[in-house]
Amino acid sequence: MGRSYQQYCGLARALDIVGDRWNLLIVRQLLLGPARNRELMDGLPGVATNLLADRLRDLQAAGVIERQLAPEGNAVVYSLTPWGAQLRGPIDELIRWATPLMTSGPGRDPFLPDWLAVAVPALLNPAPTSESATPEVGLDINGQVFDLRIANGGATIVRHDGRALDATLRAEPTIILGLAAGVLSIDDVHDAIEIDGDEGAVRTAFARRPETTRT
Amino acid sequence: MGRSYQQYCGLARALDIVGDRWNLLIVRQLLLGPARNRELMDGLPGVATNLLADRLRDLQAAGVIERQLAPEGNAVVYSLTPWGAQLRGPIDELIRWATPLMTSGPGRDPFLPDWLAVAVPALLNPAPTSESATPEVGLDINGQVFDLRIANGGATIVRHDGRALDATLRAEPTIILGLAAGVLSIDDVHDAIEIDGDEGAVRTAFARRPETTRT
DNA sequence: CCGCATCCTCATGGATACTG
DNA sequence: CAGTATCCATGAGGATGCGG
Repeated sequence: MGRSYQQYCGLARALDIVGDRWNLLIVRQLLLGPARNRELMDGLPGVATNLLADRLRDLQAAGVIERQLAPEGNAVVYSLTPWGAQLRGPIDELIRWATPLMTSGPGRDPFLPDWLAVAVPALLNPAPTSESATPEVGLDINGQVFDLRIANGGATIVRHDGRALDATLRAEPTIILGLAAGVLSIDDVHDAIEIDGDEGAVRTAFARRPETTRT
Repeated sequence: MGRSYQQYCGLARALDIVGDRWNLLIVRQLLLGPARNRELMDGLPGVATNLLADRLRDLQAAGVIERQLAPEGNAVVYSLTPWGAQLRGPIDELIRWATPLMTSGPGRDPFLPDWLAVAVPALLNPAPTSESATPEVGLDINGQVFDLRIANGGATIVRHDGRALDATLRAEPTIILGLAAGVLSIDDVHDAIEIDGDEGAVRTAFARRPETTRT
């Protein structure tokens, strides 16, 4: 485990536990369900084998995860403790906060469906707390750029300047996020989305980084 | 800046920015208002001068903080951008999650009132999202240990086994948290707290680590 | 194969002294 | 007082090995 901040502060003590590199990403993987060592390695590209072993030890010692022997055979299975599962709150908040970082698209970064599975509930079930960042996705409709604001299971299309367009996009959460992720194109899913109130055809959907959200 | 996770995942990209050591604690300090380099040093005991300078550069480059020259003279003042200020959400969630880590008391860790100022709104205005950890403080009343459950500006006293006690403690948020912090004793504040429905005298308040919350 | 320990290299963090 | 330079300890990341 990394060095402690040695501060009697909730944030500092939380970071003493989950602030070390890879730790929150390990929790992210386990939010999808118990996993074996190999599955964790696959879901965390770039992690070194010894680091993963170290982190799993640390998190277990801290009471965040549990190490269980699968009923049959000698398979080691890792899962979150109830306390560890409560990290969904902080993780969801971080995912919402990072939305402006996602709208620039994947770039050269790998993408795994598992990560989308964690992001969907975080983005579609935003906590009504404080002023969280509104998830934004860019849409190119007939050559005009629009923002796709995702909220409460639906999506609203607004002009980049902020004025709302009288149109709503309906689609499965996975599809909306898939568009945001750039792993689905409009051509792939044009049968699965529906736009009410506007006759314009959606040409392309792409991830965008709205500078206004960051500045 | 530390090495990127290189994952197209909101959590990973958030951690690419605020996951480096000290970064979230710097944001915590700036949540209290703009601060100068010296004030940040004071609020972050143990941070090295070069590290603080590095982190401030990184956070500014990422758009989380701003570096401004104070109107008079050459004073450099750091403040959060609107986007950076939205980190209050994730930080509050982490503070709530860490409550079981706080109930063991300060130990040898330093304590600064600034940190309490950040924790108070996080603990007293919990987001009605998911199942956040309920803040718990230990109370010794006539030799019997009780839990103090803090919620919505008030506090309820419950037995350690979970059964509610027919009593309520009323006090200023600062006082309740001060008790939890161990920086205020019952003797210090017994005039400032009020217990309804029970005649037992409060002997001591101390920070506790309820094992049931973590397992 | 799977889980994990060992080794090695190098980037990063931490503490102190120093400079504009 | 803000920030840099320097030195050393530590941690990350990659490769490899070994027992089950």
